[in-house]
Amino acid sequence: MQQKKEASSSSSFARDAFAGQNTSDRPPLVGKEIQRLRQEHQLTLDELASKSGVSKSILSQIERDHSNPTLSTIWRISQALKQPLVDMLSSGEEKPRFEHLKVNQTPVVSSTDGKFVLKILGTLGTVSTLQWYEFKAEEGGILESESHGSGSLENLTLVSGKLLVISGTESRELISGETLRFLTDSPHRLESLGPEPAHGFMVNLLNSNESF
Amino acid sequence: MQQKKEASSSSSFARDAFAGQNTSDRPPLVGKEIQRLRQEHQLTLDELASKSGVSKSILSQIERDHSNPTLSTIWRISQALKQPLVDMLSSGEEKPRFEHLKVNQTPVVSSTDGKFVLKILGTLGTVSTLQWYEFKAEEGGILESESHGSGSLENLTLVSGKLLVISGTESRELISGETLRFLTDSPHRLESLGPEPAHGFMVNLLNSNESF
DNA sequence: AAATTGTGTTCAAAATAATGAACATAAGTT
DNA sequence: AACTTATGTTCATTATTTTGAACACAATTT
Repeated sequence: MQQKKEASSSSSFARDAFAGQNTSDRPPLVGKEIQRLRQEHQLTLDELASKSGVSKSILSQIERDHSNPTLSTIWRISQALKQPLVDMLSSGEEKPRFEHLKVNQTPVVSSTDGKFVLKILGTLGTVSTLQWYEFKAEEGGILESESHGSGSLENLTLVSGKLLVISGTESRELISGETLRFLTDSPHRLESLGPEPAHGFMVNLLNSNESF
Repeated sequence: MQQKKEASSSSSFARDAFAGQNTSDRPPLVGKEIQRLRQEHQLTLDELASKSGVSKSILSQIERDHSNPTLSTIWRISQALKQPLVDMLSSGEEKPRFEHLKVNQTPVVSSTDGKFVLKILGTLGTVSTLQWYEFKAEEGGILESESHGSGSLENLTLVSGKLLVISGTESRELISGETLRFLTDSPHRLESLGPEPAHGFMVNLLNSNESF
């Protein structure tokens, strides 16, 4: 999908660039916010330009939402204004109270034989310091994992079924209702022992420097 | 006329584009994170391209941090991956540090009428920055909670049953398999709508600066 | 093995973001 | 008023992103 070239590029961005998107959902318009911050700091375009290394002309356009800035440009501006980049981008966005993930929107990972199914429910910290899952596994279903790195911890609660957990050289058998937490700084493996399907939850902490 | 093609200046972006900036602080490199999310969703570059409207070739380059994406590009990608734009960008920034992990004794809390049962599966952080639970509630079971403080997020996944969630003045109805993330900076309430018992899993982040 | 399919990477061309200089406008000075 | 000064906008040009097609490679199928 291609945007039509405008005779003059003057005002193409703000109105047309995202035509075809939901009007309610558009990329954040940072212009207002940047202008507000600049004025709050009592800076002129020239001053902000030299502080940030971004040219005055593009600053002017960005403030009026006539340009679609590059990541590095926004970042340099945010640095000059001592504003966390993230705050700058979220300022325009109204933040919803709820985020509702329908069934089919939950990312799912399954073992090759399809017997072990892992639903990724959420993550915290984009470096993946925390993730949580729901899993279901028929008898014989196996989930093999590599090491999650030193200091990683897995917290597993079994709701129903029977599960064999092997981490490093040790192993444990879990029955319904039990919780196990173990280090995952080495390859590990979960196996549903059946006969009824194993079902449970898992919270993984990556690189936490924690111990039991 | 472009004399500097990507082939000849193969690594121009990653090294040179931000030369002159603090070496310790550079714009977030979103490549790794985007790739992680794409693979988590089990999408190929082609699929993500058509979902997001961003060409496959630029996706490939962005994932390898060979391009400096435009705000609208990052935004379209974040939409397709159902990932809050802000989270995607904060990957380079400082990650939350967790401190002490307390012994887990799986205490159980129930509502006065005993219809809503909450099992505390784990807690992390001295100030209780993270807690996770399993809950079961018969029809009519209600859990009322005070505000958990500003910036608090509740992540609730319903395994079975029907659940009404009210936070502040808004409410949502969840059916089995769905996940809801919501702010808990004001009093909120969960109610099992039945007829079958509600069963699910909850992860609470206190004072996280995450937003949607 | 050959052909096909699936996936990611590179290429030339097109679109557009970024730059520096010129321009416009307003406010203050002489 | 005429002259500066300060600030933001527009212009022509350059630098980069983005695109679609072609390519390379691996895995699967015939």
